Amino acid sequence: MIRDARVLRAGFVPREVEHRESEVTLLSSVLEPITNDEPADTAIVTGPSGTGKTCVSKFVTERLREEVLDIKTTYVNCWRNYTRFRTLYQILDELGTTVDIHRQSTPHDELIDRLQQHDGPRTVVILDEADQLEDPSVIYDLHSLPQFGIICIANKEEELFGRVDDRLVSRLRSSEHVRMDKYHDEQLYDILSARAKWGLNEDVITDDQLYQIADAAAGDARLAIGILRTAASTANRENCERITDGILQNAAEDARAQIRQKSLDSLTPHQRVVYDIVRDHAPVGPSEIYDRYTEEVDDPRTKRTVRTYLSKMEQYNLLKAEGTSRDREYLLVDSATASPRQ
DNA sequence: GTTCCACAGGAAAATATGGAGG
DNA sequence: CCTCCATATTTTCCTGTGGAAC
Repeated sequence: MIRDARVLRAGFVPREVEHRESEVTLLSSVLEPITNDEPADTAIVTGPSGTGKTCVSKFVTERLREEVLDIKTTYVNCWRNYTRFRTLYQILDELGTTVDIHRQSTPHDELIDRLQQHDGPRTVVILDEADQLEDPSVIYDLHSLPQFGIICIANKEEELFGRVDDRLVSRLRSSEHVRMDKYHDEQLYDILSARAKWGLNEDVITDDQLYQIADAAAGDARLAIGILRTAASTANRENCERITDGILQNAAEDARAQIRQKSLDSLTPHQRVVYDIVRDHAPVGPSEIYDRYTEEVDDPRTKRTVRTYLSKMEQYNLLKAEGTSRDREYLLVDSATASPRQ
């Protein structure tokens, strides 16, 4: 059934990247100077989730390493390492020079000094989810160190530029910018098809089913591969030789349910009360929601705040609103047809 | 038509929260 | 442990919209 599970895992970097040739070429050319021991420009990679930003970045740096031996790559997930300290620490750690650095006793500039003195092989630093950095000036600090090439990955350009000071913006604006768009269904099909070919035995899944996954994933390759992985492991567990339409249906729903659960977990207690009211009484109008809400909690927020809650949950695709004015009603999004938010 | 009222959602002020540094 | 600062959340105030009653 499953030939190679690694191929289906999130974060796997394939031997060939599908439909991102021009992006790969552009990113390679930006980093090219580093192969001649010259300072490379900073590259900015932006695009919605599941468009291959991380994948292309890792692919390009790995290929660089195959061509030129003495190049290192460090990958930092800025969402997990969101402070300046943790980001720099992570880089030093991967370079293997973190001895005797402690949170309390080590001044922050010490970390930059150490990076500055780093005279090992040229290094490409991938800053994934760079828009999550609480202090984006760390990009500026790294930018000024000639021995490091930087790839900044972010969802939206504005969110990255919005918070950094002007001198950095002007320097980043001149750097090369790689934009990635959502995949089309045919492109997703090609990606899935390649993964299925390497990861699964023959005839486990039909082309038609791959198209169904592509359709359900709405341009998000990570979600698409997640659905394929879930379907394959379910079929494996149930000793099926092929992935049935039923298994596929469930896998797609599981993937959506996981996204839904993640959204639900991010709600505050007050927001959760509002959600439960809509779930239990839908379809329901705004004033009834607010009346029930004030009954339910001891220190209710104002109507305006509840309206913000409702529109936030609408954005998260947990609820939908019908009608525009006095006839407005809120109800749950039908989970069978819900598409992940973007 | 006109008026009324519930409603949506923007802007800005006020307030709560969390984290760094003393 | 406390203070101060930055950020996020909430409230206040507001404008515009459209259905319903008159």
